[in-house]
Amino acid sequence: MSIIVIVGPTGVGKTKLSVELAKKVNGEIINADSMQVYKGLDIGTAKIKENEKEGIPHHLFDIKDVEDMYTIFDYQIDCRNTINDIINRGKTPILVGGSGLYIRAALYDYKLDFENKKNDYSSLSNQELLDMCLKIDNNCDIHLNNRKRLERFLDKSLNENEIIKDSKPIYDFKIIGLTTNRDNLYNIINKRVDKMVEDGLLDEVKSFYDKNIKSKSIMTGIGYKELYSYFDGDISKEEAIDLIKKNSRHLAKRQYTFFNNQFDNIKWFNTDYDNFNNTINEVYEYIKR
RNA sequence: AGGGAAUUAGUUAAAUGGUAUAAUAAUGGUCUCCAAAACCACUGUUGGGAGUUCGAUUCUCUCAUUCCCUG
Repeated sequence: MSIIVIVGPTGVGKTKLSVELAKKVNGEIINADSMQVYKGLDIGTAKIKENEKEGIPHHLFDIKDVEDMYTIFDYQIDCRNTINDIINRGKTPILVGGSGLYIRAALYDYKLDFENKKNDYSSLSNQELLDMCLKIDNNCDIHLNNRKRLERFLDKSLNENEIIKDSKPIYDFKIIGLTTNRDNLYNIINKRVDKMVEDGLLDEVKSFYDKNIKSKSIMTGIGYKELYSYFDGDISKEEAIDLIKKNSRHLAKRQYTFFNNQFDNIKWFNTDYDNFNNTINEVYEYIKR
């Protein structure tokens, strides 16, 4: 059986589906979430709990400390190694997560560099950077304000890498999108944040805050950066919680955009929350074919 | 019940007798290593009715709703 990929917005129920599916297809689960690779980011990332794994092997969870840097480059290597290993053992890899670019980098022929010469662009304006980009590639369509992308583009060209727009998959895979209507999803997200707070999200974040950890993962992770602002005294607890909800909703929206536009072969399934078995069976029927 | 105030976008606010403005939310999009990131685009509003006026969101009346005070 080919690789199974489960995508969908945050909160929709991918984790649950993945375990049930793994049981049916003799599968092993590979994390495809940029935040769940970190140890200790448990409640805020809605990471699967030990007792929910039901004996299914789970890979690429908790492989890094929060202080560590982990990028799509690392993920591409780790994920491909894991996929190959699982296949060699005659089992089915199931990629599950909401980080679309990570999934694409692993499954398509993205060429990433080990070492990128980092230039210092701080003395240059955005316009100057854009001009340089246009000199390299007249069709460069990066927006003037998107400084990060402009710098990235220049770094890449310094490494004399061809800039590839058309990517081809290097694996056989079936990609399943789990979805529900927008109102319902937002409802779920809002409630889930409240639940995280009940379950001790503040303690989880406080333990990092008290150690004065301000790594990339903490400062970009939704649920973490907002509570840091609260502990700093910049905003109230309620404001922080509302922000977490809002940022989660924004994330969900961007995830849809990415999936819809970067994967052309997703089979979408509407989640049946009243009877989740229906959803499981529907998906199973689809991947059996 | 009497008196007063208020009513502008989903929300919070601004303004003017002459094209109704922001913030935020919502929505759509870009995407080859900060991606839970970064960036872009964009819809929508003067409570209902009547009057004055060339023209009313603004002034007047009325109805509705909300809030405050008195009882």
